Amino acid sequence: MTEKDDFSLQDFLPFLLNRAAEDASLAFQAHYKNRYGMLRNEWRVLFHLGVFGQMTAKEIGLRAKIHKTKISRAVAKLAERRFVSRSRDEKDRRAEHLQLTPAGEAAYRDLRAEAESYDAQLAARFDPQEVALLRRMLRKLASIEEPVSSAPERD
Amino acid sequence: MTEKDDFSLQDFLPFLLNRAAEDASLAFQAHYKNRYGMLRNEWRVLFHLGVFGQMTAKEIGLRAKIHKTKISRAVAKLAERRFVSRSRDEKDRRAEHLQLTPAGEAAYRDLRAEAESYDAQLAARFDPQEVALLRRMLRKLASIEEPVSSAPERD
DNA sequence: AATTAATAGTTGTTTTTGTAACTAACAAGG
DNA sequence: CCTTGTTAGTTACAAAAACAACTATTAATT
Repeated sequence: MTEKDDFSLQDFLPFLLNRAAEDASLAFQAHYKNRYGMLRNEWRVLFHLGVFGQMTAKEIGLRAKIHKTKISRAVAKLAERRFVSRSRDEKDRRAEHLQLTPAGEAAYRDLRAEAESYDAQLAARFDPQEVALLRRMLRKLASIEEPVSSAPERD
Repeated sequence: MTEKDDFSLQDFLPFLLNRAAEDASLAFQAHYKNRYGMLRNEWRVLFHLGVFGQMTAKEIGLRAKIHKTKISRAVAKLAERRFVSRSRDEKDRRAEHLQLTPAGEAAYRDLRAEAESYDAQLAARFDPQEVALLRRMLRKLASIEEPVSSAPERD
């Protein structure tokens, strides 16, 4: 029993990250699921379109690291519910430009507000500079580049 | 476009946590999957039994916050592969005591070593005190109580 | 004791996911 | 052009997860 008790399951970063992610997502997940019948990937796609405006499935995939299959299905659902409209690119007729409909925008705004307040709630459990460090570390672990301080570049 | 661009998807803690968790788990996940054909829940059950010794499905569920259904199926697989043995509690014949077999112990030791080195690899990307803070914050987010400094209490 | 409730664990059924194969459109080399 | 290769996106099938209903056993209530 006294082999190597200094490293337990609960120190293991992937385990901790998964557990924390599950717990932290629970309430918000319930919100977009109950309110809009959305799955995680649908919410993510919606959010990307809300933040970045019109873009293709490919671009969303690159930004969010979501596989094209998932995006395809998420977009299909969102389009079915009239949250997203699609239009073929006339230069390259393989590509499809995706864009939120007014209903999609409304859902985005609602979910975004919810996300912000939920995020604030989580953050409030720690010191501000601790939270800043946490975000920075998580970004690094997720290979997300640091946001350039002010201007968010358009694409 | 200039509504509220100060809060992006990539600042949202649940999103960041999920992304970081996915990325951080990837390599390790591949390891136990390829090497032992294990799923995430199977690995978690194995690890709990390895760390805490004999326990019931119920107890694992409480510690790991895994639903009994998942544990039941994970245990079934592990038992099938002779990593876990089961024995009825004679006082309460509903309960089943689970325990690693020698093969299970061997797998546990291998995976644990792998976990430790993988954890170290992740941790090496940051300052030690940053990592300590990260673990503390993740534990708090996951509602895992801090380990009491020295003696890990037996059950 | 007999009835009802609660608990440990399992099983069945429906959703979701993951992987890979597919279609359609474009691009490049000969 | 015409074969070969790439890319955007979809679809089909198999694996896995979620949720609810179920069995067996124990506990509680009358």
